[in-house]
Amino acid sequence: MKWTQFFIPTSREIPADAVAPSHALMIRAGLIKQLVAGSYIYLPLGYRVLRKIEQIVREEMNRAGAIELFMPAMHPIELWQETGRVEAMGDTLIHLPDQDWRRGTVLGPTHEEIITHIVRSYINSYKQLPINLYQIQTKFRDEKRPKSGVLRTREFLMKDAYSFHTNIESLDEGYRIMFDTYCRIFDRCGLKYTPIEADTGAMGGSASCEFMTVTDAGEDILARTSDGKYAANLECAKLAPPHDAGCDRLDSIVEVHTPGIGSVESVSKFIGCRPSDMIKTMIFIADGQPLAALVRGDHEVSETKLKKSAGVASLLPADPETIRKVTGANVGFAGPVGLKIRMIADQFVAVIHNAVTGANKTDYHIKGVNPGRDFALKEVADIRAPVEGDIGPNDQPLVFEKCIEIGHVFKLGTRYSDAMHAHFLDAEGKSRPCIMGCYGIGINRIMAAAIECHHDENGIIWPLSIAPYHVLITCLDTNDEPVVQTAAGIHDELVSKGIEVLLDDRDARPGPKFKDADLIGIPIRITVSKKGLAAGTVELKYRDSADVQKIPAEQAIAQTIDKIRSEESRHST
RNA sequence: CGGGGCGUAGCUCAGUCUGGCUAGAGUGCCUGGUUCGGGACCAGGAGGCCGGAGGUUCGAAUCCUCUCGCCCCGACCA
Repeated sequence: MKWTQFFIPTSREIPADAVAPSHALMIRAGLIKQLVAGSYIYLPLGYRVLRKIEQIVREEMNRAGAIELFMPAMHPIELWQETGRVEAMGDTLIHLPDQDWRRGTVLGPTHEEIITHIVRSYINSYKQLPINLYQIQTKFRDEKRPKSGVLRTREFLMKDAYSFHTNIESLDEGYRIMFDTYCRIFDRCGLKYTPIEADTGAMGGSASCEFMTVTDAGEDILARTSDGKYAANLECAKLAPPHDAGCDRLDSIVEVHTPGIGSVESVSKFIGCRPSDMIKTMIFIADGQPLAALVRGDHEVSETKLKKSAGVASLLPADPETIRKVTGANVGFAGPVGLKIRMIADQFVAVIHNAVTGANKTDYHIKGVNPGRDFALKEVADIRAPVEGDIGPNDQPLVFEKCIEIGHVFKLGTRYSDAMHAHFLDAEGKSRPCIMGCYGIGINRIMAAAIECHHDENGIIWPLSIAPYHVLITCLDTNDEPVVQTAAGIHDELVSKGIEVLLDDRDARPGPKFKDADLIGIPIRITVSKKGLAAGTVELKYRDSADVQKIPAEQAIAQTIDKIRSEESRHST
């Protein structure tokens, strides 16, 4: 492909609105253009990358025995009502609000309902299972705040796969295969990634693993131990149980007048204790019932962990009115002593001695509170949000890293097959719900994540596997016939070997051509110039290295082919 | 959805506080010339409903009201 006949609108200006490096580079390299907040145009060069990624995903999914199909983006809302997810998705679900048929139509943010509908229509025997169906489709989610370019958008490409099984063992096997497949996909895309334990969230299900790429542009935080043995999403990262330091003397309870002093900070200052000597009592509404969560004064409740420990689907902070009703005191004076509602204590609360807590009486706190003695420790769990330096489950300190989710595998169980009656007959003729797994990959995010991982101050450094072209021939003296001939010859020779080549035939000075070459990041560059040809050589340079080889054209061609073939063979087994 | 910021040439931005000449610069683009290995130089040129609507005023990019859009922080998020 000749540059002059293609469309690569590069820019030297750094876009004012782009904060993430990948965002700025994608715009400058002419890969994308924003249409509105959260929707991007993929320009020709960017679209080539997207298709490369899709193709890798396809090959690996097919290799794993998954079967591709294609589902609509517009869904009848009835299917979503069957699983109760119109409410669960809330504002994220985009409804078409207009007339007639559109009133009952939503834009698909994911496709569990549709795939389950398909399976219940056709699958009725255990002999047809297991099966794994996938598609690559545009998803629509009304993200409240799109950001960081293509990393978080309202409209995005996703590969979503759904597996159906007759039993747990089969699900485990399918899940494991998908896990391995995801590793292969991300490896092939040249991504650095970390699989981490994740919460199952609104998807429901028993096990879930997120694949994260570490980048400052990310919006998730992973917590891992420095030995690399444990990594989890911050919202559900587990903590080692604390050891009980013991206590010489258990005080008895004393009431303290704390007029208008409700926050942990102000109370600790007023009373003269450390925040860690306090027990914070947070009141929630969990599945409609009040629930008290106890954490140490210097800790925060992890709503994700609390939800899981409590075994509830919905969890909301209680309103002041409810708090008054439940505790008998204004907000800021709740405490566990004498509280009648369900209480879950964090494991760190269980080992506090002589604590300070709210008195359940406005403007009063009590000190000398001892868990177990002054209130029952019926439910003790790990419900607090970790902070950096906390000790993880393998007794190693946790470190945090910002990251972006590029893939997610779930064991769903029977949530959808139950709700939508996707049943099969087993060997005994008994009707049972399919056991499901689901597996997603963000195609656009892979593209952005790859740039986040691979760039320098001059531009993108594409991994060969997803580069828009393998080779860029920079033809410097476009008015010199031998130079033009040589460049064209190299181009044709490589193309005839199935290699994707971009030929920069623009009549421009060398500076801008080299700058553009670095910016768009084609992995292999061959420079043809009058000066070089006079010495019988062209230049071969890899984007990820500063070395330049001056060698005869034939040798450059041979070496280029070698390089590409050896890269390809790394993943061909 | 709360808080903050910004909308002026394709892009990056001055000008707005303190209203007043033909609305500017750099870059990009077009013409011609000199150049030609890491974003050259000279000369000429095209390009704007100053986001939109209403208002104040003799006069509005500039002041007021409303509105739309975009970015950032937070909340939210398979």
